[in-house]
Amino acid sequence: MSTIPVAERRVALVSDGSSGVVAVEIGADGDELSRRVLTASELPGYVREQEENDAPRWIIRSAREICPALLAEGVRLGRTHDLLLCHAILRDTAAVSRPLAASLRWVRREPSDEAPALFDVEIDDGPDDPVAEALDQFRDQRRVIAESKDGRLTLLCSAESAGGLVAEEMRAAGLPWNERVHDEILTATLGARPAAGGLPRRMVELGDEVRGILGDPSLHLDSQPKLLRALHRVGVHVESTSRWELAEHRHPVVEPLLAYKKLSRLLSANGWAWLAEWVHDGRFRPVYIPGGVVTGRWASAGGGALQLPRSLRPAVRADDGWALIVADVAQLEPRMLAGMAGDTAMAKAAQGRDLYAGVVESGAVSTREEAKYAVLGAMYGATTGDSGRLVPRLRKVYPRAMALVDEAARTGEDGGVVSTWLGRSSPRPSAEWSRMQSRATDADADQAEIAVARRRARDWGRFTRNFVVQGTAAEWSMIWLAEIRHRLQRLPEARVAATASGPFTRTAHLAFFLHDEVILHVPEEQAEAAADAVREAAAVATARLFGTFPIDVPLDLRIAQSAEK
DNA sequence: AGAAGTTGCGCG
DNA sequence: AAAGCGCGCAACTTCT
Repeated sequence: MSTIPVAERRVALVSDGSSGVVAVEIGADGDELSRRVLTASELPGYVREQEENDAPRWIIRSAREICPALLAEGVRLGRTHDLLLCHAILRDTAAVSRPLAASLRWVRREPSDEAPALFDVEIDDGPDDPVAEALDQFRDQRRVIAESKDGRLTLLCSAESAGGLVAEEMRAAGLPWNERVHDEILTATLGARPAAGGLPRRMVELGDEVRGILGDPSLHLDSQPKLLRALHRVGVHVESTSRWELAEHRHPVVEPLLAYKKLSRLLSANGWAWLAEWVHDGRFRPVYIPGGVVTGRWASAGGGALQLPRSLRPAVRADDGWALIVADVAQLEPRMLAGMAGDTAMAKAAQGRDLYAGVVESGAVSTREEAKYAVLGAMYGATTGDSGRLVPRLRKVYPRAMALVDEAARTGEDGGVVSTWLGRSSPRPSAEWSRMQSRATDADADQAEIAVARRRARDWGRFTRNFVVQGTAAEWSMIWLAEIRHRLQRLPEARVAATASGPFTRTAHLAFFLHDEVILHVPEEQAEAAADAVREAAAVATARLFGTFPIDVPLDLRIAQSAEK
């Protein structure tokens, strides 16, 4: 585990409540050594100078607040401690005996968040002394971090803070997106782009075909209740209109209806309207929300950045003279599980590119598909169906790994808190959940009450079971991102400028991140060096988490002009 | 009329 | 081949 260098210099950047920023030198004990008041226009130059000088760690409230203005001037922060992101981790962590006191003033509030509630008066009132408040919070956070064993919270907080920077930088850079290719895919799939208000030709044809078969020429296919009734009338007795249920029926309406739904989805989620709203100057710029999921995964707001359909990946294209590095980890979560549990048998199965092939070799199951369902079932808590049936076989072959997730599930069912490898802890179940559980143990509880409580307990157990694995995978990914970013900063300037203006016109940069996958946009002549950086970063992430424990985390990596697979 | 809930499907 | 985890979003229906 890494530790903060003793000599690390720290500078807090605190908004003074208007447009200025106070830069505060912080001593070893978190005390104020000196301060300097900067106007908004002085800040970028000051930061650049400090970065070139000795690159301090910047104590900031949030990358979200401070980075856009700096990036607009082409200035990047090297290392930070992000008080909002770290507050979320430290106030809930079970890794120390006394976690951080929760404070509404250090909770991230999205611009879209509703304003009302009684607290707002308190929240919106600026503090008497924003500098003192920020330094107090930093000292409190440092105290908690210092208490964790092996420096785990140190690593988690620095990785999380780096993630905050990466999110802002990726938004500033954007994902190179070829609007012409996107348009061609839409036209080839949906038919010619309609005049305002209409549906594309292929959808009109399929819709007419479906309405003809259902014998209702005016049927509105996008209304689930109406469609359901029409299906029942022709003898297709489904309970929902979902794809998997429809696919079980052999009726002439099924094929065109499924085709229509597929096209309808593409049009409404990523059609021409999406293109016009989200892609500008050849870049898709989503809003990333680091730590937006309780497990530590990122969320996104707007643009559906985390749901881009694979069919549109050809539209992700490097600029002329530039290349993409597209890299992802196969089966990251079970690899993390093997590492956490120290399960050498599972780690052996994880050697090489395909963990599922290794599971088959171990003799636990006989086909790769079975291995996949068994492993996913183990991490998600499947109890029924083929997946649930296969899970017990894994218990025999990988008892340590299975004990770890089974224990996490049991803790959750009992209302307890579980933690990731680095110490992010699961939320406590709701008061309503706890009331339900205790009522179920009352002498006069009825059978229905008990059954519902039991089911809710198992639901929560599946959540905590998955939390430890998904959350640790998120930690690996955050270190990976941070290490990639760190290495890219050492590459020289590009010979050919990228087409979009901005802070990364001549700089290799991260352009996209999705749980266990990254896309880099890099000058062509640096493609190999950037690919090496991605590989080295993965190796470092694995070693930071699991030291010398022999767990493989191999990458599928390619250098290409487009992200097409 | 607008908020809130539901359905279905895209991603890992 | 299963129906187990985590999300965001659009379009719809139902509630107020």
